[in-house]
Amino acid sequence: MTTAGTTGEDRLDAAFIALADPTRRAIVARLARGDATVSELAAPFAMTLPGISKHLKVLERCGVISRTRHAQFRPCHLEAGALDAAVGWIEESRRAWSERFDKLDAHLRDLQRGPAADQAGTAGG
Amino acid sequence: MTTAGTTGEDRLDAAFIALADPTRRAIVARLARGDATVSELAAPFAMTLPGISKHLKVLERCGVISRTRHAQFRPCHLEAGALDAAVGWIEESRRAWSERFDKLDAHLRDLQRGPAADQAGTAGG
DNA sequence: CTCGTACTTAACTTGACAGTTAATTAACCA
DNA sequence: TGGTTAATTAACTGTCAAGTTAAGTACGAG
Repeated sequence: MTTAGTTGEDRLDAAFIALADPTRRAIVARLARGDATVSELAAPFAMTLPGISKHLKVLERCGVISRTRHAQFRPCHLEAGALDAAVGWIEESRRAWSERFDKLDAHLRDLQRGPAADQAGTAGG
Repeated sequence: MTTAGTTGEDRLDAAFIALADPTRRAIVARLARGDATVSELAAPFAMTLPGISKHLKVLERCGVISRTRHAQFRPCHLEAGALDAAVGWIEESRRAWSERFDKLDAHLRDLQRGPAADQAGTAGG
């Protein structure tokens, strides 16, 4: 089913890559509590301003945050919706995963009732 | 409050990094439908076997998959629980995010009722 | 014990990214 | 007009991850 995955792959890529970095995750977590300027975001992270600026660009490019202008300040705003895709993907995988166990469970129950001419071979590929 | 985030950071890192790669995500999706051998996993991915092997190692190291031995086959098994942390983290961020808007909402309602001696100063850092 | 299959390890190339310092833009203040 | 603060861009470096080929390991079949 690789064909089904083509749509929105880039978006998922971006979302997960954005969250794969601990600094960016911390930024997102902080932003979840309220908007903040670049300097405010940089303060707790033993990192230079340009470093933070780059991370913000990554987050902005994949739609996780948006930025406006307020005098010389550039407050960052979290766009939580961008993370929906990431959660959705994982949830979908888990759904399929548990569904599989539901089937296995039913199968095992079936075997217990009447272990006829069936065999638990490898899942048919 | 960066100190609060120290615990389990590595684990989250690993989970998100694992999912940040489209090939690995495809492997996880396939594994969600049932266990598979390395060759079976490699087949649809225009990539050499060692390449897949590396990806599997990444997934294994962060607990997303586990591997057993069956003759010369090495069937891979998805451990869905490892993704819980990733989902949990995002959900937590979203919770804080929406909570913030609930507060803002209440504040605005408050202002409409009696805009007395209170002023909407900048949000406290 | 030799051969084929399934997979891993080793060694290497390539490319992207995190982080730095230095210079630049943009807005406010005097 | 010049100076300060806020933030970005530019240029560079070190590191790490992804992918390759080639060789090695482990197991079963004959």
